Amino acid sequence: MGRVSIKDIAGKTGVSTATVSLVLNGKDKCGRISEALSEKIRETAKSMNYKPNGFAKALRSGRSETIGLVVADISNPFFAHLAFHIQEHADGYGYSVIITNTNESTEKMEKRVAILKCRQVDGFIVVPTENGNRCIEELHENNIPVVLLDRYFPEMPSHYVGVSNFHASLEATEYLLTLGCRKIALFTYKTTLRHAQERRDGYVAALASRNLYDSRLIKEVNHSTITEDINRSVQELISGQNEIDGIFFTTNTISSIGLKKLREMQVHVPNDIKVICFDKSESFAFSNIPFVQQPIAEMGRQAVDIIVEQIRDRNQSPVHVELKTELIV
Amino acid sequence: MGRVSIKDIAGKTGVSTATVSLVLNGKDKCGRISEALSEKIRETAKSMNYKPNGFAKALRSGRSETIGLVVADISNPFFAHLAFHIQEHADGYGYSVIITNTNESTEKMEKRVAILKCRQVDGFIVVPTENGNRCIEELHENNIPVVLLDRYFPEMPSHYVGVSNFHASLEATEYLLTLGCRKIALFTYKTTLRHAQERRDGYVAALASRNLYDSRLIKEVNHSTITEDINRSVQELISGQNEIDGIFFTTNTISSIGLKKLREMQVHVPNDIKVICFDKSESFAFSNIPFVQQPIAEMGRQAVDIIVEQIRDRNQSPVHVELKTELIV
DNA sequence: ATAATTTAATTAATCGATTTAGCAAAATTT
DNA sequence: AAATTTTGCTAAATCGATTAATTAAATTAT
Repeated sequence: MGRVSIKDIAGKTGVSTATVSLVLNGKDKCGRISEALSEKIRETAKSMNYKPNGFAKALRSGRSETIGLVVADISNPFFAHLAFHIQEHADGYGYSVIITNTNESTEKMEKRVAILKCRQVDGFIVVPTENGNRCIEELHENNIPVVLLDRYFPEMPSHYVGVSNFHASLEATEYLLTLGCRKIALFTYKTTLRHAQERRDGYVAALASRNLYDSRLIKEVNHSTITEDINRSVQELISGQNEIDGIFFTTNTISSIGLKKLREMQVHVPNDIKVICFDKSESFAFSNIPFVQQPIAEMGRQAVDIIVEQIRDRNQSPVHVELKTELIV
Repeated sequence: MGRVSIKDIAGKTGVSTATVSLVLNGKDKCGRISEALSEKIRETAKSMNYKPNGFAKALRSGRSETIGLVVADISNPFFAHLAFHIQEHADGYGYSVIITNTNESTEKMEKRVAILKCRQVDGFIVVPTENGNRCIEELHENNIPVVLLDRYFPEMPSHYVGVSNFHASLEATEYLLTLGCRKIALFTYKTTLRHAQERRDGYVAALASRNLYDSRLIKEVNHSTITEDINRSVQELISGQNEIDGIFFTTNTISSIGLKKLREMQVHVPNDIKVICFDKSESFAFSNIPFVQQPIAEMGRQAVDIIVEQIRDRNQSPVHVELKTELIV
């Protein structure tokens, strides 16, 4: 009734478990098992519907063939797609992926990473939270392979896959400028995470070079009060005397909320105001809003490639992959 | 350098591994270990930063404290949210969740389930594909706990959590009728999956009772050619002589594509045509389109509760949970 | 015919934790 | 004082698979 083990096969075939293991792992040639016996064992294994016990294997080998994926929010389409591609690609290497959420909470991230450590994942792909560096450092200290994804900590050497945020942001802002915008607001998270700062810097660079930079047009929102923050800031900007003519939303979540608020206020995009966003969002299926497209599939693929490489051979010097984005107008 | 094992603690404390295990599992009382020794062991364990090896535990106990979640597409927000809630709730029970995709392919579903079986997940939560019944039956035969989610196979008794599709659909269609619609089209998948049929049946029932049923207004789309199918059918319906005044899109994916096509054709919702959808979608953040809201968090919670219950005590008679939806207008 | 080599399979240790049965020593009862 | 019970701890088997070391048999070489 219970699972079929290698012992059952050995019993039925009248050989030792070692022989069965050798054959079933294709090591019968160097273990020199006769072809006839090999065939017989393979057949009984199949007929008994033998499935190797992953834990026994993992316990023995110390490798779980599992990658831990730690993301900020699996219900965010950007991360969901990323997770999808990571899983698909990991599959090709024979790796399973355990996905886990942090909700942008460092505390939760630490807890989840600890759990995955107990489960002996072979490596981590992590979209770190703000202040998550300590947690990542610990993984480094334990010599556990990690790849950071989407975000990174500049002061800490680490494998990383992301996009050229500064350039993407510069390009996006310049696009609004070419449309004739002169007073462009920026919506971004209030965070020390470098990727967010890069996006801000790109925006600043584009405006500053034309003497259009105005710090009052930068709106920082908190993750925990995101909707209220955005609604308030949009309200302020639109009804204030600032007369803005463009907005750059730097993430898909911010875009969704911001666009909804604009609509509620009867501000029409792009007639009344031009908008550009980082990441696509379903919320502008209708308005053909231009956006910065990240190569999600490629990001996932590279992250998996790097982590698998790491697992096979640790202690390689940190790889820093910065992929190009595309401006979709 | 390597992991700290129970043996290391035993060595350092000068006791046997049995004692350490007993203490660390809180069985020191019935194993009758002296309080002083217990304390000493707990301290060294902490100071050595001991983390139990999950595989050894799982191998010994036969339980992995892991639930396999098999969904059709993690990048679909409906499933992503479901996955999110399942994970959150499973966490409370100390279970990890391995999420895996099937892309609506039965073949892939079988492969993924097989992989998870090897990893000895304690139970499965599955959003099955069409023709996935054979795969589920096999799990039943192996006496592995399963809960079907969102979809089920009526001929096969099984634990299941879903919504009252027929009633939701009836209600949605009737809502369009109260808005004055008389020629309402239905967009649904061409599938034998019962939940889809229930949605169709609800629509049919609402119209048939008013003698408004017209089979030509039912548009079935294939999963693999969904965009073309929807675009073609929308085109046909709008430009044809059928003069439809309402559309019911029965899933969020179908809604997104259909609404986009309508917009491209310059058909305005709800002025030119009324629309109602199953599930919310970002794509109608702007148009306030009415929709059938499923209790996603509750679905996830119930699925976890049932599977955990099952793992603890198999062979309970199948629980069939049908949750209520809410019409959001 | 004997020694050396090759082939074919097995034994037993191991991974890390759990758990049952059982041994001594101490405490209690008779 | 002897018998019994309780207390405190350990030895060893076990989960399922892998693998180095070893043995036994068959083959080839001398």
